[in-house]
Amino acid sequence: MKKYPQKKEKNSLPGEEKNSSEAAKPASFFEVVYKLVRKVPKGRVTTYGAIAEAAGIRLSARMVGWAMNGAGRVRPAVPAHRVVNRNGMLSGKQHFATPTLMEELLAQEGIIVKNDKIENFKAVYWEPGSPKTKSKK
DNA sequence: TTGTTGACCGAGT
DNA sequence: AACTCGGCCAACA
Repeated sequence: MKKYPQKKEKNSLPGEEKNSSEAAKPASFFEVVYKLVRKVPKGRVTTYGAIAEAAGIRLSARMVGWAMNGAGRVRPAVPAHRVVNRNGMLSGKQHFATPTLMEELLAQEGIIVKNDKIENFKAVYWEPGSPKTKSKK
């Protein structure tokens, strides 16, 4: 008998919750994070903090990382390789299928990675919710 | 059940 | 300048 998890937990990470009828309000920032990351244009990168802030959880940027943990199993696939830390370092590359996958993916998009760090990080940095003409800050 | 860790960020020392 | 600590939420032991 399983006495461990008593929660309704089926698979550890969300993103595949049951869609009874409609996602009224999952309230899971995981989905919000996925959506935001998916919005990242090709050849562009963003940071966990930026996503967290866009998701409304600036203080919980760490959770964004956890959310990315399930990004590999969520459909459509989330370009987690476009998400780096504040230093522009590929901190999560170790969590990919292969530690070099992230670099290669970025390289394919024209992003130059040097020593696990993105060159011209500021140039390729993309801010979620900014592509629009909305400049309110 | 409690306690620790975590793909982070920011401030303080 | 480098290191330490706090904070948020969730999953794991």
